[in-house]
Amino acid sequence: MGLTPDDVARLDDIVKRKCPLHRGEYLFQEGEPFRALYVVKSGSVKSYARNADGEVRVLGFHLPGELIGLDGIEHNTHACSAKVLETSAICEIPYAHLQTLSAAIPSLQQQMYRLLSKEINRDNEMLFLLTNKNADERLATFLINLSGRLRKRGLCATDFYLSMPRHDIASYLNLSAETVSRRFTHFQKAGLLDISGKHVQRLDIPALEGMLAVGMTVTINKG
Amino acid sequence: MGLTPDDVARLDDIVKRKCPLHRGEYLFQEGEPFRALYVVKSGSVKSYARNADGEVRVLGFHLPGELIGLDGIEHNTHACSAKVLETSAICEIPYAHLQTLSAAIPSLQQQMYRLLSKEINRDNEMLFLLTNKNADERLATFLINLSGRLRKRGLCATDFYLSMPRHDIASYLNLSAETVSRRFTHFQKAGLLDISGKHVQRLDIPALEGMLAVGMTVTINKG
DNA sequence: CGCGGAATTGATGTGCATCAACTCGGGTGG
DNA sequence: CCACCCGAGTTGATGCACATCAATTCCGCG
Repeated sequence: MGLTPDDVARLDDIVKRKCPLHRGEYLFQEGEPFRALYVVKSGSVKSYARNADGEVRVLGFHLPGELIGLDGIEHNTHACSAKVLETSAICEIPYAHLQTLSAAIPSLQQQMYRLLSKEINRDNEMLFLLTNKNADERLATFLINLSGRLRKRGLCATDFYLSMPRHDIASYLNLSAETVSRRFTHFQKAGLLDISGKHVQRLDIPALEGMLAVGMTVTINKG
Repeated sequence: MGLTPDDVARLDDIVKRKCPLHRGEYLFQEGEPFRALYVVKSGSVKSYARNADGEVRVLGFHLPGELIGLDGIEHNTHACSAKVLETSAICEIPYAHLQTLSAAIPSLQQQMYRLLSKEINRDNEMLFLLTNKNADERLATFLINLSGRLRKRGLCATDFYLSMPRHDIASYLNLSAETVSRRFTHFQKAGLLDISGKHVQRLDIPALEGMLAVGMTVTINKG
């Protein structure tokens, strides 16, 4: 990414390894002062926010290699909570140090801008998924996306463990837990996967992608 | 924001004023190489993206003082299009210059991080609005938000002109144009505003805010 | 082995999309 | 200056995808 080995070493110096966190423990909670960004080294994390009524919205699931906490920069306060879903190893990157370092290393600054922009684009895609796709398409997209991220990390893309409960998947996809359950069994009957509790096996990615294929709906729509 | 007068002058040096753009003209289009960010000086702009099927989603409306184009940083390509809704004055900030300058001026870098983070938080709020609120609440939120942004710029918060067609409001709020129309007339009958075409008058902000008041629904929901 | 939350499965309800018809308004040309 | 025209907006009727409510059943854990 344009960082020299020396740059990497300097970045590495400011990163703190936290001792392993267990299911239910927090990286941070909504409203706490923002001090650091976090990177998942192993395990998985969910982030979520709640509105004035106390309703919870799962905003994302974070796998190894992914960065958490960028939303805290705006107000120096965490805008969401991050809770580990299973025993996880986490690294902490103190934000003050990162700021200093990124001012000194142009390519690190550039990388930070890119990561922030990526988060914006991810959010826009999510918005699109939740507002323009039906339950089957949302669930299929979720599975394909998860599968792809696991593969990138060298893990099996077709057989994996869902560390989050149905309720969280439902919240993330803006569906009811019942609908998620129903669509999973529907996928199973259609031979798209074998699911048993939290275990997914024999995920048929091409078939799932086929579900998302450009509908024959030729919508002409001028901007 | 921590910028010295000298810093401001240096930032000002890199900003280019574009000659006024007219309704329907583009600041940039999806897929074009990313070269600059844009600030609205007067008028209004909409940004939108379209998916593989060609469906259009309005992502935002931009009023004077607001920054456009941050989504282009990730891939050096604009991820959405920006089109002016009425004759508008726009400033262009070449990104390469901004990068150099922000590396040299720590408070500018900090400001950039904040702006990017703000965009992430705005997206998350939007996600929440579109997935957890009904048509009336979405429209009320839209009006309150618009009103507040106009007030900030010294304009009238209760009487204003909607530069975007119903169809765009509908797309932005993930409703059909018919529903937007129906809810507007509903608001009118309820005495929340007078609307005639694109003209909004006598907007009753406290009443609209009342609609959004924490529902008596005491939802206890553990994260 | 038995408890309690998670997950599944079924029955019913509803908010908004969609389809369809009509009206309004403002821009243009005669 | 007015008549026409066409897209934008409104209004009404119908349908449906998913939420919600309500039972079970499953499964992890003490």
